[in-house]
Amino acid sequence: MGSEDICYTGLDLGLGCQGTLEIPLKSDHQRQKKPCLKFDHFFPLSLTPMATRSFEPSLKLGLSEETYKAVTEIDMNKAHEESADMYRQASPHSAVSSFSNASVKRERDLGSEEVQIEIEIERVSSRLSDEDEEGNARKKLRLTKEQSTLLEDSFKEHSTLNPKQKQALAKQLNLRPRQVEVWFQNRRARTKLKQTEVECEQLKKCYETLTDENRRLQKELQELKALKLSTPLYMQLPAATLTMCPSCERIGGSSSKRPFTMAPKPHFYNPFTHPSTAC
DNA sequence: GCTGTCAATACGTAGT
DNA sequence: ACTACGTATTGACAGC
Repeated sequence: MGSEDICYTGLDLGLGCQGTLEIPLKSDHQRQKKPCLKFDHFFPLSLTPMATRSFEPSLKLGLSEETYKAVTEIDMNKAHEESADMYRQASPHSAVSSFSNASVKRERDLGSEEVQIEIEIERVSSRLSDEDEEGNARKKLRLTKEQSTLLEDSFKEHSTLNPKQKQALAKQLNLRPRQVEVWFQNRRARTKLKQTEVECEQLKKCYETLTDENRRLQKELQELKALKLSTPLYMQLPAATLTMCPSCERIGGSSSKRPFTMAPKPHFYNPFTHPSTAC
């Protein structure tokens, strides 16, 4: 949807944008969050009750994917080793490579290096055991910083993936192809949402500007009408014929035979093609 | 693939 | 310092 399509508003004296441009940008449930659980521990898998809705049918799907099987078999064995590797590879500024930067800060606060390694190990382990052998206790994983970075880089290159690319990326990231696919879906959706928010803001500004301008023009019209009524005809020419349209800054011709002409001919105003005046 | 939604997780902050 | 609460982010899913 191009902005020109959205914001075509003929600016004339009849302009009356009565609608509101307000759109719901966040779903309701997000505003009505119930109090979340405390997570002062990092082992919620063992403490959190099984998720209710989302995980029922999907778990078997996840388990049926051969990639995941392979990864699980291999990685359950090397989980500890791998997480230790990740930790070793990390730079001093990203000592804990998973979760967000904020959680890195949080973990720094938590204390010793040993504790942080434990946390990382536990994370990798719990990530790999997100689905148990019955496939019914999956905890939401958090991608590591490296995984997120790679996904982001990949998204910059192409926002959709063909099956080959998906497989390759999944392998590279040590994730299931389905996870990569879902990540891209979410990423596209959220990029679009952000763009919509930006456009919405522009439209709101545009609407406000046009409303102001309309108000001004209405006022000017009233003044001119009043002037016309109260002034003898012979006094109306030629001075009163010179007036400027504020939207286009064209002068209604003083040579025109019609007094109070705002512009030589009607013209339409598109705020996206004339952003400097209205928006 | 897109959209709407749920739910886990993380963080900030006010109150104690 | 600890806790409770509100809110933002994000992985995952269902339905289309």
